[in-house]
Amino acid sequence: MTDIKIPKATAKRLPLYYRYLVFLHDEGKEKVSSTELSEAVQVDSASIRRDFSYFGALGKRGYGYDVVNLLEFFKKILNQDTLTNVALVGVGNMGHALLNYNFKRTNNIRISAAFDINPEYTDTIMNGVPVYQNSDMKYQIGQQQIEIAILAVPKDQAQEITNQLVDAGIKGIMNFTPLRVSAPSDVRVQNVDLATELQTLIYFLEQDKH
Amino acid sequence: MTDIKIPKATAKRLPLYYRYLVFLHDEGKEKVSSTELSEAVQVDSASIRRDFSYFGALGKRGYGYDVVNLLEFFKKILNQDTLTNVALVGVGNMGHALLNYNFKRTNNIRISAAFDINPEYTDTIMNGVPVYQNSDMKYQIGQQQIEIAILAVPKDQAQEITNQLVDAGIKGIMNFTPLRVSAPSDVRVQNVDLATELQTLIYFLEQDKH
DNA sequence: TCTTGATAATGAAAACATTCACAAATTTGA
DNA sequence: TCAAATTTGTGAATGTTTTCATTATCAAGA
Repeated sequence: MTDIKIPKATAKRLPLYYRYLVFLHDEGKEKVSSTELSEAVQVDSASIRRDFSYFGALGKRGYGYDVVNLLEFFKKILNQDTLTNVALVGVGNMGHALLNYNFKRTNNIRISAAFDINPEYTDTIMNGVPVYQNSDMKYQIGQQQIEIAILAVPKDQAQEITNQLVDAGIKGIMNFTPLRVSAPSDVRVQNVDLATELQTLIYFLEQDKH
Repeated sequence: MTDIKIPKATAKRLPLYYRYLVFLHDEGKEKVSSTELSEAVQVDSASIRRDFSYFGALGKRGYGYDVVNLLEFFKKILNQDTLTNVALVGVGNMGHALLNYNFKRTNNIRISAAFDINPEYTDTIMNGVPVYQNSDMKYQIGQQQIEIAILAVPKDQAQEITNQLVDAGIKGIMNFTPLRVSAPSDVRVQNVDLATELQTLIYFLEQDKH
């Protein structure tokens, strides 16, 4: 596939572009300019062109980008042509919210297995997703060849569960706990730290006042 | 207060440092070195020293940083000495999860008002937080002098509600919807885009394979 | 077929962020 | 008391990302 060196900052914006392209396509739009895209996704238009340019020229000067073209292209880059199954560990409040989050619609991602220790939840189906006991983790993840897990357990279980996930063969973890879990270097951990985000927002706001 | 120019990247790490300092303090630790901190928050130790240095010399050579000192300092910088009230709009799945999220414990942040359109939820108390009708938004936010709101509504209401929030005097929005809402430049919007995060993780994972 | 306005591509510069590496200060232990 | 060990603070180097500014190309209308 694309073995060109893509800057990390660019890679993080790709899904954003993709989502808006899907929207444009649904609207029946045929072409789009970097300026227009810029307004919608709130990224500088020059950055957008630069980002796109890493993949080779996709647009036409004086015309813009062809929506369908771009969409097809991004679909491949982002593996959107195949459904990605992910696991969810912890179906408490946050986990439950994530089960209801529609990843599939625009992103072709599906939570295909959930795990919990609470017997009140386990061995049931929540939102169409089977909830297994934690002890089934290794087996299910192996069976379903899942590589990505969402970690939504209380923080005192975070490291322990992470170890189990790694042992089960998980290669990417989206970590919703406030703990920075440690994992082998070939396992990618993406932290989603809500309290920190809020705190940062408050900090910037305070700065803005001066 | 601190009118020094702090790099954005540094600012984003401050809450992280703060949280670990609280933990250390609870543990009764008196001093901490940049190396030790580095392991816990997973930030390069040189970066930590650099970050701290923007605030002036806070540590002692050959000794490390005094936990209580540092904690007091960060508490002020991050406004942790006063309770910050925030509003939550939308008490559906995600909103509900956020109501249960304990921001107060380590961050001195409290959701003090929630809003929704669903009469099933409004005029009740959820998790100790009063849920008002959207029409009460301006009044309540004004009364309680709330400056920050968490936006957790379906995406087709996102822009509309954002406008109302801005009108009510909100200055910072943590946006959980996948839509990039637009707001005046004096209103800060922080996007928490779960599908994008997951998608990015998948992308990087795919890259790692080659 | 010209001309004009729109718009992508891109080299170069600037801004921003991280990392290295070491002197200076301090602690520790003998 | 002194030498060894520790650890900060920071100049300089390096790396990354954004922004600027120019050029090349295209569509469409006269």
